[in-house]
Amino acid sequence: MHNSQVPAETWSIAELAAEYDVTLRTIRFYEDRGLLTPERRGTTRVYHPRDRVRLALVLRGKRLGFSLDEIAKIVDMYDAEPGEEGQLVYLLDQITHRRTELEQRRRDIEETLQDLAQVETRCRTDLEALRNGQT
Amino acid sequence: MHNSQVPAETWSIAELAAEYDVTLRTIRFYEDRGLLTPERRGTTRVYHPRDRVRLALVLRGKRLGFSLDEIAKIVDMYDAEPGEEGQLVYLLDQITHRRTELEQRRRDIEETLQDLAQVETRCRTDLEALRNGQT
DNA sequence: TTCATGCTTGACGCTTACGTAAACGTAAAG
DNA sequence: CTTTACGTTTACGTAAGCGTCAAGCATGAA
Repeated sequence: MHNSQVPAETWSIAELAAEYDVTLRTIRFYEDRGLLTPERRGTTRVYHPRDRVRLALVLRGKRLGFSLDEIAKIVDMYDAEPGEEGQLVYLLDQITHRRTELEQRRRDIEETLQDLAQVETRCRTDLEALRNGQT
Repeated sequence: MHNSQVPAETWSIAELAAEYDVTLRTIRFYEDRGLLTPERRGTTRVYHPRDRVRLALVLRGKRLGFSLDEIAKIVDMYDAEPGEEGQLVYLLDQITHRRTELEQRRRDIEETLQDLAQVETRCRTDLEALRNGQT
């Protein structure tokens, strides 16, 4: 049955912090908020691949402007147990909701990028005029 | 010379608040932060099209997770005066910077949408299994 | 005149998301 | 054995982004 000889890598809090460029405080704070649940070896935190993935998801969520509470809900969807029908229906509902939000944000981004392109064009025009106008 | 007979519409603070579904407090706060600069008729605020546009931009920026400080910089780029060369170059720099950020966010969104699609698939599979398994 | 509406300016309160010590434990290195 | 590195908890501080009174002015209708 080839019982997976993957080393099951782990990380210290400092390693994770360095990798994702956040402070220890931040990582501990996320644990406080239930976003991470590292193993304890004595009192020391040991992070498994699962935590690492979740941290990455949290940070991505942050870049998207979600609050930690919202992120918690989203991230928890990722490894939700099969569960009962009600749960699944609720999950599908959540997914629809989040998707709607994300698509709105995507539209916002497209619009902003177009606006920026306009400003840039104007900018370059002005710059041209300036450089032609005065020797 | 057809000197534009556009009514040059204006709005009260309550009208703007209703239109964009924010509170008066929020609008005044944005003014405090220099994002809006309504005319004063007596002590009362009168909002012109420019303010209305800027409010929309601010809210869009918020949806994208920018801080009000960042939003201020972005929005101010939109109606920057031609100015001197240094200014223009700085502006172009800013544009590049913001564009990079936005593109990162767009990637984040794409990834998240794909993740959600996976979760949804799994969800529907589980739901199917459940409905087949027990009568 | 009185009342309701809508506006104004403070000013304190609250939540989020951490920053920043303080004070302590542990384990390897010099 | 002491230093150094790395970890821990507890707890107060803070900046952003408003919410929420309180108290007051102006104006038109009843």
